[in-house]
Amino acid sequence: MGVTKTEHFTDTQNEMAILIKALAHPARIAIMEYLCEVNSCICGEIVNELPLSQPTISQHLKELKNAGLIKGTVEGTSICYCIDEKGIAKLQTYFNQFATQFLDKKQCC
Amino acid sequence: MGVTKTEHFTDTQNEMAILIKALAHPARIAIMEYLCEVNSCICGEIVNELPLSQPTISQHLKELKNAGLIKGTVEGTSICYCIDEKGIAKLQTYFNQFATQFLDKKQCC
DNA sequence: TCTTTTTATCGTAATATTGCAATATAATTA
DNA sequence: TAATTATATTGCAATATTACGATAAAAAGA
Repeated sequence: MGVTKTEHFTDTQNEMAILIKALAHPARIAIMEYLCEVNSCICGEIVNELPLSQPTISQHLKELKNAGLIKGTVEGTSICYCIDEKGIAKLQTYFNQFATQFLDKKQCC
Repeated sequence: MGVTKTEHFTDTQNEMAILIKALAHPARIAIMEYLCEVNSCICGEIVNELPLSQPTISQHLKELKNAGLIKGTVEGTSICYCIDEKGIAKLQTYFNQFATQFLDKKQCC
């Protein structure tokens, strides 16, 4: 066992799970908040900013990129990472819809 | 290693990571959506609804409850689970604030 | 009390995640 | 071309997650 049974859930549920899982780590939350905070697109400065090694940061960046939460543009020897609007929009929309639907129906508890 | 270095991040970042991680699985997303969909608070019906065993569902419910995303009320031999408004509100607020802050600052990519 | 029903917990196997040292790669500069 | 700089990848150890059979616990009814 130990493997998620994705085949039993809807495409949307699996897609949201992948997107949400990409943010389910404080380092990746910190990276996203840092990218949001700095106006310009800082690249390897994330390694200086966070208390994790360069390979670890690189791995977290890869996961965020795969999930569609950030974008990376090559600029010489360095890479310019920034937030991908679409990923954030998906999360925002999902939770807003969820909250709206929840508040519409009076729950019993 | 294999252990998250929580001590290096802010309390808010760690708290959001715990909350987000609780939703980072399609089964738990499906449980939340089911609880949101059914108007009344269904309990062990979740086991019939989802294609996972009773112990597995029970474990997922425990994680959602620990994270503050659902509440459970004992009703005789069964338990009535329903969505905890506060958890959902935290997620909604976080992503709305993030999106707002992001859109305010024109990013470079 | 003895069943029955419902949910939780234990134990365990399979797999995934986290983190980093070492190393590779790729673009720039001397 | 060689050295430098920036980032990615590999390999691995430690830990966490997922899933479920077996079993326990707790309340209700016979």
